[in-house]
Amino acid sequence: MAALFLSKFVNKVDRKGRVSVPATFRAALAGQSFNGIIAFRSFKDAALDAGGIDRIEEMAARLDTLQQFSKEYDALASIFADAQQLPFDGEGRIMLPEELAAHAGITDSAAFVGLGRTFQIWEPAAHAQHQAEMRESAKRQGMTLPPRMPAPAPAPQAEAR
Amino acid sequence: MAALFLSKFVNKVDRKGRVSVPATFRAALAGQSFNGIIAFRSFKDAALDAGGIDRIEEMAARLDTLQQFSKEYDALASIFADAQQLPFDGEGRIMLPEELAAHAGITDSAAFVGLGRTFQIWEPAAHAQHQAEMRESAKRQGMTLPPRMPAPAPAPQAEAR
DNA sequence: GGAGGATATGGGATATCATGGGATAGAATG
DNA sequence: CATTCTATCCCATGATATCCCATATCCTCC
Repeated sequence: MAALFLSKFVNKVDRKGRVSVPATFRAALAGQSFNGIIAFRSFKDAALDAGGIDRIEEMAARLDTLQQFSKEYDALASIFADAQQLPFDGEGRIMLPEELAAHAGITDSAAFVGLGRTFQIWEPAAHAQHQAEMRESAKRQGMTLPPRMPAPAPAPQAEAR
Repeated sequence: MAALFLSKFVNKVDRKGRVSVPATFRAALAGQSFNGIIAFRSFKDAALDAGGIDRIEEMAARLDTLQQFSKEYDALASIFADAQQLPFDGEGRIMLPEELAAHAGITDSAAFVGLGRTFQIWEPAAHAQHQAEMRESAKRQGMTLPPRMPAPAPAPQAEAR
């Protein structure tokens, strides 16, 4: 069962570069084969995209279905190069690599933002602004979500005889 | 369980031609029948393709599924001719053969680039450029990732009789 | 409002990792 | 057989990641 990340938490980054991962996120990741998180520089946002090892394992499984040496294979494989495996210490903290902190503009605190199956890590002020922008955009464009299950098949037409 | 390689590390190559393989890559290769890496000259990039012995053995098994004497067979088989078995020393280093270093343009440092099931070894500046080109290409083509699961199939239309 | 438990924060000691050098054994060459 | 070259093995060091422990803060319950 895939992890589920909700809510937003802001935690301090200490002078050693350590930051606590929120307890509920750690609980959501319990039982995975790697005790920690996987984080990437977001392609779209000045933030980090993060999740559990299960997503990486699932991407590796997808690699196995592609022709090795194809363009598709290389494109998916390159994602692994950008992924960083950050183990939890005994207190549930991670060491935030300098290059990830720099990408997100994180200095002394970090916002952990649950996005359902994954989460993001932001500099808190940058996230507040992003959130305001997202809300504005949702108001303009509306919002949809695919249905939970397919609609039932239409009943067969009764024929006149 | 197949090895998994993530992230990118840049390590020094010393005057004896030794370079440390990153500790996480060595950990990923632990337990394999050969204590070291297999590396061969990439035929697409100015880099080395590398992995563990298990990966090479599994590629050999896939070779068996190809038509012998076909072009595909010959291309893959040639990889085995080019592959070099590089054992770890006591400190987790390999000796980088001059011809492999030359192919990748590696002189005094090497970038180990995790690609999931395998990894590549690059000259660091060449890799930075390659990465920029990959990013550019992904932007042009509007890179997406397939959804994690297929949308439910539409229910079949009941036929009038 | 206070107590207790859970979580986050902070500091120090230790182990690991990457780097560097030298000795030795084995291979190659004359 | 001797010499040279080089791969392998062994050891040391500095930086830093990891581990361990203590304390502060926050939240919940009585």
